[in-house]
Amino acid sequence: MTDDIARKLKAAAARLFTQHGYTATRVADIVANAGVAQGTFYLHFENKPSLFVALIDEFFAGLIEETIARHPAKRLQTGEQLSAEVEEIWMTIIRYGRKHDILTRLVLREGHALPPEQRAHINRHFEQGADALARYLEDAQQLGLVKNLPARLIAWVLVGMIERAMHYAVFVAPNAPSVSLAGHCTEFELLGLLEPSDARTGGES
Amino acid sequence: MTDDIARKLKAAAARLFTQHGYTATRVADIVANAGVAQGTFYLHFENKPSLFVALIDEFFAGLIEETIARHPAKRLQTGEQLSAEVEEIWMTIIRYGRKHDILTRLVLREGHALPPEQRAHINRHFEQGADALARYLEDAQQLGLVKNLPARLIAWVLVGMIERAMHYAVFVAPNAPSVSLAGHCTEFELLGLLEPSDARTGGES
Amino acid sequence: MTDDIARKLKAAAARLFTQHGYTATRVADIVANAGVAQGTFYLHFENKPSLFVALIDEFFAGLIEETIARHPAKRLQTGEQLSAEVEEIWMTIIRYGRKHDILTRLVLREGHALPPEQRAHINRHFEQGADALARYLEDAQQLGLVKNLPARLIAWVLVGMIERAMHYAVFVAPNAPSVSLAGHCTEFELLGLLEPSDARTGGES
Amino acid sequence: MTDDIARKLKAAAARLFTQHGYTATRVADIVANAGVAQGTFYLHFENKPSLFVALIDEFFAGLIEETIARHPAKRLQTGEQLSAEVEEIWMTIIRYGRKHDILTRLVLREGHALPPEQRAHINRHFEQGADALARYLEDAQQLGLVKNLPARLIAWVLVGMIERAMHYAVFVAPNAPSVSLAGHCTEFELLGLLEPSDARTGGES
DNA sequence: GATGAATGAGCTTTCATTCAT
DNA sequence: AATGAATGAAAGCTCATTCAT
Repeated sequence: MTDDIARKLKAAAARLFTQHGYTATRVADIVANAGVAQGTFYLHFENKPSLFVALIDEFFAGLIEETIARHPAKRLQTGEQLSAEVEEIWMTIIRYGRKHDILTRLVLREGHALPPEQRAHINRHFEQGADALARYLEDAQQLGLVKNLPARLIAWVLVGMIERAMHYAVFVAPNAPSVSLAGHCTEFELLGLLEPSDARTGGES
Repeated sequence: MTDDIARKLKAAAARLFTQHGYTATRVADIVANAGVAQGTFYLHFENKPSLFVALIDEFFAGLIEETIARHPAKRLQTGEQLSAEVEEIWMTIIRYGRKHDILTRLVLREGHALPPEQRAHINRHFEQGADALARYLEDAQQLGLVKNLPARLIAWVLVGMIERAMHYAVFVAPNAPSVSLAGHCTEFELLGLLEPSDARTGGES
Repeated sequence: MTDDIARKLKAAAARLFTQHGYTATRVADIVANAGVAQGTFYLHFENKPSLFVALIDEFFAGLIEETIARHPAKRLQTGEQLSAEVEEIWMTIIRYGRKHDILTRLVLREGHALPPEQRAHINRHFEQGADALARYLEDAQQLGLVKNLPARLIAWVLVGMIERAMHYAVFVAPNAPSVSLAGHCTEFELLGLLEPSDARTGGES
Repeated sequence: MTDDIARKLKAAAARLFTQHGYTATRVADIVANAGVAQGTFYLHFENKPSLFVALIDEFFAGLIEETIARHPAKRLQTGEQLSAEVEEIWMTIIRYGRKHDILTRLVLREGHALPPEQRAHINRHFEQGADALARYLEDAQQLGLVKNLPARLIAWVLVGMIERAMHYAVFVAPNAPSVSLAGHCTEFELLGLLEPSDARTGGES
């Protein structure tokens, strides 16, 4: 029962934050949408920002669990294995975003509309994501699978790619097949944009 | 005189928004920092969000002008020319971000802390940026310089790369040489991450 | 069992009211301190103010019983008897205050922090005290033991003396011997402050 | 104009605090009574308790100024002079209370219905009053005019007398002539209650 | 009798905006 | 144009009280 109320509050909040923005959403709106009394809110969450933080944490926990946590690079031996894994990760990300579209919109769009304290909390998630990506890259670099570009820079750039790729997959082209989106992202990430010309040995056929 | 006040207000606002966030910054703080009276604010800006929008517009106008506006792909003939141009664009972006670091932080971090109406305005800037990039890509594709990946997807992904690359260049590693950052971004963008090996038959089928 | 809970609630409330003030003490604090559930409170007291009133009533009942109720002036015949009795009353008051220091603090300091209705209830206690004192004085006046000052005025002034003497004895100088405090108060009350000099006809030598 | 508003707010607050109690009086009531907007309140006072404190301070400042500050005991030589001065002080106190009846009621009845922080502030006023009285007594004792009773105890008891004498003069018997009230209080304070009889050997040894 | 989750009215304070000077 | 005192709507949070179990 109790957990049920917390869930209803979170669902209502996610919807409203996404629709009208974090600031414009009043606690009164959330509880009205969840069908409970104003005071009940404070039985389940310390205050408004902490509910937001709970939502964000949920999103990142799920995303991390389904992606990077499952793919330690160590075992990879060939570029093909890497390619396959990267594509699988892209797939997972896109599907996760589409499955949790409201939370996704929340993280991508509302993440910054918070009091500084809570914002710092969210930034930590992004930093952890960047860290994980950097470690993944360094592993792959040591295996000779990936170029020696500075790992942290690339990690942050990848974070940006992921943010906007999710944005595209979820909101701009919600009907494009995940497989093809993941394929394109993978190709871009691993091989770049340049058309392989005669100057480049063979490239992809 | 009038312009001077508007400038002072904008400078103060940019500083304060960046430091404490858009919501936490009161008009009273802005005018105090600018050294004018409360009422004077409304002689120069319609209201608080519109000052924010003015700052954002300024940032994008400058960025667009210094980058894409100057680089119509049409004239390019070879991949090498494209590479040179892309690198130059990366350089410009990084330098622009570093030169206008406060506005950059503002756009990257505060862009969403606005009432829906003004937020839509900002999103339009991003969409315009994505459009411009998409057109640029399509031009390059028609010239056979760039692979036939879906231009809008790639454009959005590039937007994400740029956002986070600026973030990295301005805040994470503000002292890294622009040249090398631009070089790395260019290499990643055009050639991808995969180490070109003899085994390289394709990152993606 | 029931009485036990009521007692625990009263003890906890007295402690908390004294420490943090009536308004700042929440029913939640009281029940937590008493080790019972929130709802249990309302099985024993009608509401928060009525618990306060119960505490106050207890204090006054005890005080009245131990002092004035035992000392009808009628039987007195001489000034010496009166002096002895007055001193005994002062002793009793001081000891009572020191024995029930928490309740004393409560009455002296928190008595007014109540909704008007309950406050009136408390004022009635003070008025009854003043009435009892006035009657006592009038009796003593009729016996020719006490000057013909207006009894009600003096009664109120004595109430004030008692309040602050308790305050002094309990909080300002909790270790001063009751006997000497009672003696000083008695001397002041009966003989006043003025040093009996030759200028006074017949004073005490 | 500004001062005028502060004055109106203070007057309204004193009236309402006195009538309905500090806690029960909302800022909304105060501003409504003063005829200004809600926000205006916070232009003139930091918050609700600080307005209360301002009222209290005003009361004590005026009272101190008109009484003790004007009567250094040093110059007194005889008991008669002391009697005259004490009576004059009682007169002043009674008149002050009657002139500022609302503030008087406020101090006597609402002084404790405050958050602990502000309450401490008020207690300091009482302590200062007791200190001043104690010094006055000690001076008079050194001149041999007053008995050697412990000065601090007597000072506190006098504080109590004053509180209740004001209470009596202002609320219980507002029409009794000040002169006679002051006379009675003086006689009580200086000579005590005991009828000076031939039997008078002393209330206390 | 006892519980404690749920209630919802209530209140202080903030702050963008206005307008008489 | 510039001022800044005044405005008043808005919202987060508290807490005494209730009631189904």
